[in-house]
Amino acid sequence: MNLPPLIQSFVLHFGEMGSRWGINRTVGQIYALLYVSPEPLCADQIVEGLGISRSNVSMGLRELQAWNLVILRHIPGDRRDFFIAPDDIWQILRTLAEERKKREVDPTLSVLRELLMQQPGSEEERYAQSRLMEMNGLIEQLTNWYDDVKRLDTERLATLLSLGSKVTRLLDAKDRIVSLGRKRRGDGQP
Amino acid sequence: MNLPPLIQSFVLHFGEMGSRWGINRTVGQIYALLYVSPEPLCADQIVEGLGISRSNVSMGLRELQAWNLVILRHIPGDRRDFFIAPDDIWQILRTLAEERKKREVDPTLSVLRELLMQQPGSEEERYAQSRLMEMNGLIEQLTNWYDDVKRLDTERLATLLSLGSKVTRLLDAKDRIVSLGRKRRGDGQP
DNA sequence: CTGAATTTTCAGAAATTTCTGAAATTACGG
DNA sequence: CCGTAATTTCAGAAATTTCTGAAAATTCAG
Repeated sequence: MNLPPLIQSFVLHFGEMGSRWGINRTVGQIYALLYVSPEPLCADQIVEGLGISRSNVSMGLRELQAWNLVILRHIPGDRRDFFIAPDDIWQILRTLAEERKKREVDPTLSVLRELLMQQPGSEEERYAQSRLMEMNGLIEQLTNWYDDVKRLDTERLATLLSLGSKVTRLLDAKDRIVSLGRKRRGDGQP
Repeated sequence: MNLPPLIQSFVLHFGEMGSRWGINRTVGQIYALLYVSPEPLCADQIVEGLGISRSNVSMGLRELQAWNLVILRHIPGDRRDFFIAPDDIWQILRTLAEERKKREVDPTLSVLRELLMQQPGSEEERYAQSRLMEMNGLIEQLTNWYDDVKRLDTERLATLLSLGSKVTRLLDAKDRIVSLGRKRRGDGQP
């Protein structure tokens, strides 16, 4: 590996984390390298930088393209393929969320729905289905929230993040006002 | 494997997904089995159900305990260890979020902070640091949001989820009112 | 077209992870 | 304490994943 020390540390870390993130070491390293690179890199520059085989780089780039984390970029007058990691960090976040949902959540949601359609054949299965229903319900709440929130433009998304739990304070205030109104009118419980 | 068909399908699916979720097949299967089981199970019942070795079950249960996804439960008059998957689905969500953050995010955050402390030794490193700063900033925004939201009780959390992007509509409304006020007073831009 | 540059494919090697069975350790009723 | 039931450990087997080098395929300038 032939990189400036700071960049090398970052690349090695991404490589080590790769397996926890559902990608492999090489793929993590290639992404890290492209992420901190100011200009597009071609495969041979990646081979050079990381000290891995050309074919491995080819496969890694293909996987990163499948994840939409890296895009092909041509340089005029050069036959080689160059690659960049898109630089808008919020867009990267969206891409990661989308791809991880696709790989880690959607298949389970579809299995849960399928299993919930079946007629239970025993008391055990009936109980299991009730548990699957709880899981399905939660995942649906989460994915509905996600589908809604992902449509926000970045500014609003950032606002929503910085707001955090404060949102519910507004709601609490509203609830108090509503319940106060009821109390005065004398309907419903305290 | 010796399980009712519906439960077997669920267990096999969790096993297959395991690798995408950062656990292995057996661990996924053990969890799935406990999740749909109405009473605690002991190791031998899991061996029986899944058709894997006793030692593998032992290691799988240990990993699930490390994840706080499974807890040890004793049955009076029985020397064996029994296990359950806690049944509150919202608590499971919290546990998963916490453990995944610990494994998948915190180490990177700590590496980023460390690398950002270093004095860049070249223009390349200077640029790389600027990119690491962007990444660090985003992760901090996300983890701050998470640290805030995770303290909410379940009811409020569910409310916040069902609200989704509507939150920002309230804010937009507020902004419009504020800017209207400014307009009337004649300070600031439209 | 031709042929050199470039990329991709893929069989098998290398590395890593998972799993097992046997042995060691621990826990506990009597 | 003793003896047995239960659990854990761990070396190495099995399975899986990752990586490489050689060959095939593709691309494109001339």
